[in-house]
Amino acid sequence: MVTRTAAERRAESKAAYDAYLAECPARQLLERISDKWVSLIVNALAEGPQRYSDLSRRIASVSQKMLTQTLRNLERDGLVTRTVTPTVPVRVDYGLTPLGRTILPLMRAVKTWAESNMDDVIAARNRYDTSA
Amino acid sequence: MVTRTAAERRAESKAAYDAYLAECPARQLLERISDKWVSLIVNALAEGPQRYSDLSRRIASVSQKMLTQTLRNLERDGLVTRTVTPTVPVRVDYGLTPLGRTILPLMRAVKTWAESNMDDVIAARNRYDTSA
DNA sequence: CGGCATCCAATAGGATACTG
DNA sequence: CAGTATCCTATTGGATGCCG
Repeated sequence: MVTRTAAERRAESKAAYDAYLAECPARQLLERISDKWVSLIVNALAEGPQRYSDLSRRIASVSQKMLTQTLRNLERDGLVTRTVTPTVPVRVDYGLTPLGRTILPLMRAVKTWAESNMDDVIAARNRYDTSA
Repeated sequence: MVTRTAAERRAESKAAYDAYLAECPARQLLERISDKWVSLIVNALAEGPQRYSDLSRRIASVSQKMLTQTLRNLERDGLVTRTVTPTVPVRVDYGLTPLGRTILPLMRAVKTWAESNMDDVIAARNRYDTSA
């Protein structure tokens, strides 16, 4: 590991990944986090660790498959922790990792944006649909 | 239109939409903006209005279908303007609306997050895959 | 140039049944 | 409770051809 200045590291990281490029890993990561289930799950976990069943109830109509699948991906990507308590029946808690907490403000902003600009979007759709 | 105080309107809007609810329109809007093409297009348009062909070149490997489809949706939702100049051949420019500019910081943050945390995510994946 | 229409392959994702 | 496994349908999205 060569020592570099902050500026050097910044320049390097700037050049390293570019989501505009199709083959860039960042493109796949962008795709992964640009997902409604990711947004809802991370937002839900903002209030602290929660059990699988809590998340399931909180996020209306999420199927067991999508909830598990999304949580597994988030865990693998280092955004979410999974803690199993081997009681009977088993208890599983999910929480945000430090890395996961860095994306929380973004996910929160996106969800909030959708909720607070819904009226404007509806108005725009009405204009578009009636004019067309 | 009844006159309300800012606090009343805020409280009302707060209660009006909730993306956690499956039937809520905000859930569909969240789904719509949680899309890699939306993110990339809005980011690209941050630098000012651009032609269709510019966007196509900038966003590597986006198909004509997805680019047009996403732009149409964004236009309908009031985030993007579409300006046709009837020359031969025709010239079409896309730009962000004021509403579109309100979502730009979020889309920019998401894309930047993906690019700047790629290394951490890769490391997390390696840990997950080798331990499992 | 900037599309639209169509067809088709791939993927996402819901429903159901079963388990430690 | 918190999953896994399987099946099957619906949606996504690429490829192609045509057009003003």
